[in-house]
Amino acid sequence: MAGQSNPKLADVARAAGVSLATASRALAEPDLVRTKTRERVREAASMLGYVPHGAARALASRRSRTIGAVFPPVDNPIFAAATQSLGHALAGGGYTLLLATHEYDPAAELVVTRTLIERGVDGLVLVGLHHDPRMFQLLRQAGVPYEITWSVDPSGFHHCIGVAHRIASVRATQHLLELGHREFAVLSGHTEHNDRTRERLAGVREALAARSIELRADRVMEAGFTLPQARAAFALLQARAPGFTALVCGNDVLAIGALCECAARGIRVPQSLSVVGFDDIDMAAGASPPLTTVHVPAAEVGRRAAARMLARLAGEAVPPIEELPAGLVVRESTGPAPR
Amino acid sequence: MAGQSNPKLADVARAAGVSLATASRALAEPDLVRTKTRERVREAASMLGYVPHGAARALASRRSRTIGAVFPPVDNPIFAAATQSLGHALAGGGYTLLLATHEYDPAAELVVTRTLIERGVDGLVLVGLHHDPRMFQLLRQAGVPYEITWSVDPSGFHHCIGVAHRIASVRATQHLLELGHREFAVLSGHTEHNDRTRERLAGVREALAARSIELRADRVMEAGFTLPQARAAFALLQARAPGFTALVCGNDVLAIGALCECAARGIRVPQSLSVVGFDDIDMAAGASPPLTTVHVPAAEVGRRAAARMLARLAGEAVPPIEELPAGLVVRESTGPAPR
DNA sequence: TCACGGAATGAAACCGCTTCCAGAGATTAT
DNA sequence: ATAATCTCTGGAAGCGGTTTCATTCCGTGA
Repeated sequence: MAGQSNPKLADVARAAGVSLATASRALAEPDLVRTKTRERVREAASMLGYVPHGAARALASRRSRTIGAVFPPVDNPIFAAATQSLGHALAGGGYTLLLATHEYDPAAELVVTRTLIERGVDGLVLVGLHHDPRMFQLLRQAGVPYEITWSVDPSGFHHCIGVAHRIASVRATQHLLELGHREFAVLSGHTEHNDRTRERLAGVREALAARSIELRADRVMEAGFTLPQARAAFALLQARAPGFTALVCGNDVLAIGALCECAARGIRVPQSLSVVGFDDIDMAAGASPPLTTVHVPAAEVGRRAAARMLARLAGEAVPPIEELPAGLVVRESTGPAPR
Repeated sequence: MAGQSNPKLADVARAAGVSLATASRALAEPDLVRTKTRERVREAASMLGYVPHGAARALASRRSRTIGAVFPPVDNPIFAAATQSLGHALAGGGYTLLLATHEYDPAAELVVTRTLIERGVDGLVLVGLHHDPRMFQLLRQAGVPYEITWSVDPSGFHHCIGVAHRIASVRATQHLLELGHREFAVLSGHTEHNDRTRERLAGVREALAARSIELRADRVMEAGFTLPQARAAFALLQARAPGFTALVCGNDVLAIGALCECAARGIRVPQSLSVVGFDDIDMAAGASPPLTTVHVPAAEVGRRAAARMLARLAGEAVPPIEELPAGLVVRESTGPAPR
């Protein structure tokens, strides 16, 4: 619609009185060109309002300066924080973030990942270890480097930056045990396609088993990561198997949902029920009562993932696995077991 | 690293025994090719594990099937929700989201926008009406269609999808007036580069002015959109100009921060102080007490922005401005003025 | 002053795909 | 059976850069 097309590098070269090759070098690799020439080219470029053509550049140079991220819904605060820091850090390194999300569905994940690869991403940031097997086949075939976030693969087969979910979960459960609790319930995220959720649940079981405490099957409830779903699931738990004094939640959204439902039902926290969350999202400290939870450095995960990817793309050696600390933050939603 | 390079379309064409042109058409415009030929090409493609080369395709076709979004930090729940729905809806239309963020800094915004344009986005989604003037110049020169979200430009000069911040803010303030409040304070977001914030503040002033009520300068406080900053700002407000019975907040994060600080200081809400927020983020309903706020359909804004952009790219006519309803949701953080 | 070597530059070959244009085949009308 | 009309297909020209390779410059040391 807008008159003549945009100026191309050839136009800049002509205006500067140099060849196409020199113009390209002046802009991309300034050291290869004499100072005076470089200046002339730059001036011509800004004069003409030249904007490099990314696709052409990507085609010729075989790199797009673009990193793909395949995330679960980014409206989950924990992923929102990571997305934010990831994108920011990437931008600092001259890369742009191509974002794709899926609703915890491996098939959908495969599709969007494929799309990202078609778009020519130079690297990929994934979440967790649970993926369709064809994902890894695709990644290998495409030769795209990737970083797995949140989880850490002990085998060291994948590059990972994450936390030890199970250990942190054990720790949180122990905290409750130390407070004298014996009747536990778990409000877990869906475990089917989510290794973090599984590990967290396994951590609870592990800590309880160490004290020979049983976790009744009807005291474990799975729910989606939204407040309404969490509230409904907690209500069901109460209806189905009341009597627990400690509730371990798969993440803070679930925990806050439970807290809301407690407030609505007049269940006093922590006097009648202790609740622990996982993630330490912003709202956890402001919840009522302030939530005891496991702090997961989400923004830091995003930043580190970006840094690791940039380093790898720059040819630097990066340790395959990096584990960030995830410590328990005791606030006011946990207290001694009643009676 | 991985052996020979990936198969290209020419390989597929050869394997299928057709020309490059036919192979291209078979994959991109199936109708132009005889059924049998199409099948052969498709088979050859999947046989070879062919993955189209996005940059080459973009270069040749002059479209990248990529949409850029320039957002404030997406860890703000309201933008997280919009980012999520935007990306999801775009993916449904075969487009991928290139995400860039800035810290409410017009200069930074200009830079990332330029980068996005270089990457060849087919369209751009922006937030709000306040931008560096060079932004629009850049957009026009590049000929990239864009949608402005959240705000609506009454002049109809830009394509917009948003809500009427000022009117909603007036409504929220009237609610407080109807409850008998006369002593107001405002906890606003930074107004310098943010038209939504300004409009919301203006709405409060407008509603008060209509009743000849003054909003004291020392009762207006600006803060960043994080819980800690909100708490600190509220504390300052209390120290500097106590005595207000109604607090209007620029958004829910600020409001929840204020609520937290109230809880910490033993200020009873709504008995001693009424608080209203803006946005109706997930946590608003679960806050303590549940927050009275203005519901802004963030996810819907993202979805509609995607739909509008896709329609425009498909050549369909789209009304330049679209305003979504933003109604007041009365919960429990507001009550009659004390005494 | 002249040969020599590194630095700067230019010509041209791609990168992988889309699309215009024309020709070949198939189909229908006469 | 033949001409006229479509439908498919193939050849080839780009799209806008990067990069290899050869060439031209220029400053030096003898």
